Formats: sequence, structure tokens, C-alpha cells
Amino acid sequence: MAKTKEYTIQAQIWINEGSNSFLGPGRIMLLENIIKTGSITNAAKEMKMSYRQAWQLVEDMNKHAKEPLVEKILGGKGGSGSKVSKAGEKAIILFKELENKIKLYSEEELKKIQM
Amino acid sequence: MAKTKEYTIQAQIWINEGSNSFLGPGRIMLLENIIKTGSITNAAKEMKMSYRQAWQLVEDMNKHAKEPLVEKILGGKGGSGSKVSKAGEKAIILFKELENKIKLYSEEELKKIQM
DNA sequence: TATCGATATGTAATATCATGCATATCGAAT
DNA sequence: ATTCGATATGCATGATATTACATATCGATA
Repeated sequence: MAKTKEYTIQAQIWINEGSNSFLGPGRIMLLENIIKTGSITNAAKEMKMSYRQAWQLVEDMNKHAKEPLVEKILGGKGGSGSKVSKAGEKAIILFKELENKIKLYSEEELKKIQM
Repeated sequence: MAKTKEYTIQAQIWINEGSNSFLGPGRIMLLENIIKTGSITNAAKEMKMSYRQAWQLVEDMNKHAKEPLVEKILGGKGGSGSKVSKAGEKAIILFKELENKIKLYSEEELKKIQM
């Protein structure tokens, strides 16, 4: 008997500013991990990414956002760190809503056809 | 004056068979180039991909499709080549329709919000 | 059975990219 | 001024694809 084949759809989105990438799943996860850990360094560790790369992503996000998504905190008794701004929190929410809608829509559309 | 920032959305889809990738934009383009050129070898050249990689993609697509998307032609006076099957042609059309709908939907949804 | 142009496949070489590491800097708090 | 934990950044190293190359095979046609 023939092996049954089940097909699923995967949808991914990215937001660009002009021709530059601005937000994608990886960057959103990074933002979430910065909220969770309080620093780029620890967020990077959390997702097994090098600090260097995480830092560059933050730099790039900030450059392409209307206002910074991540703000640095320097000094203080506990040393330094980074924090996601209000604009950053909003970006996370908007992105995930968008992503969710599109994934749902994709699945519905796949159901309509026979692969 | 502040630099205006224009945001656009990019959506990409892939079809999986079980947990294996089956079709994506690259594979679809490969199929189209096989139609155009009549062989995997020339399709690969067309898109500056190594023959090896192109061949593996074809192999993998066929393995995960219900019936082969690409069929080999061996022998004959003109030597050999490959051809996209009816199932392959159908897959191209279905994929592109799906992709198109999702891209349109994504753009509509982006318009609704303010990034 | 000789020819043809590609397919099919392993292996060595290479390019690409991310990471690790080292160092300088930061600025509030004490 | 010292301390703190991170940020900021260059550069060498390493891991991980991707490619190039070489070779064997294919099968209808003539």
C-alpha cells in the first residue's frame, strides 16, 4: 500500500524598511530575550547566538526603526544592560499578530487545494 | 527633518511533506528552469546553482511528492535530459497561486497597522 | 555496438559565515 | 576615583555549507 503523504504549509514574514531588513522572527525572538534577561549578552546566550551577532541585530533594528527598539542602560550599582523600549514592545506585538494572521490564512488556503 | 521610513512586508512560503521540505521558491524556480532548458544541468547553469545541488533538490522533490515532478529522459538522438511531469506543472501552478494570495493578503494586513 | 548529452555519485577544495577572543569604553552609583 | 556588568568593535579562527571535479552509468537511436 502506498505511503500516505501529508502536506503542511509554512509561512514566514519579514518587515523591511526600504530595501533593508528590519524585523523578522529571529529579531523578534531576540527582543523577547532581551526583555527576559535584561541584557543583549544574556539574551544572546539564551538563544545560543554570539553576542557579536546579537549586538549587530540590535544596532540594525534601531537604525531602521522610527525610534529605537532597544535602549542601553549604563552604570548603576548592578552594572549595565539593555532594555526594550515601548516602541520595541509594540513592534513585538504587531509583528506577532501579523505573523499569526498570515500563518492562519496560509493554512486555510492550503486546505482549499489538493497538493 | 526626519528621514521618512517606508515599511514593506515580505512573505515566503514552503510546503512540507511530514517534517521534510517539499516545495519552496527555489525549487519552483528550478522546475521552471528545467521546463525552459530541458535538463537539470542547464537549469542549474541558468540559475547559477551547482548541478549537484540541483540534482539533489530534484531527487528530494520526487521523493516527497505523490508522484514524480521531474522525469528523466535517457537516450535518443539528442542525448538525454529531464522533463517536468504533469504533476510537476500542476505543482508549479498551485504553489504560485498560493504564494500570490498570501503575499497579497500580507500586504493588505500590513496596511491596516502602523509600523 | 558506438554515439550522444545527461544523469548519478563520491571526494577534495573552497567559499561563506558565524564564532571566539581580546580589548577599549561606558556611566551611574558608592 | 573605583567598581560593576555590559556595551562596542576589530580580527583571527573555525565550522559549515556549497562547489568543482572526476568518473561511472544510462538507454534510445542510428
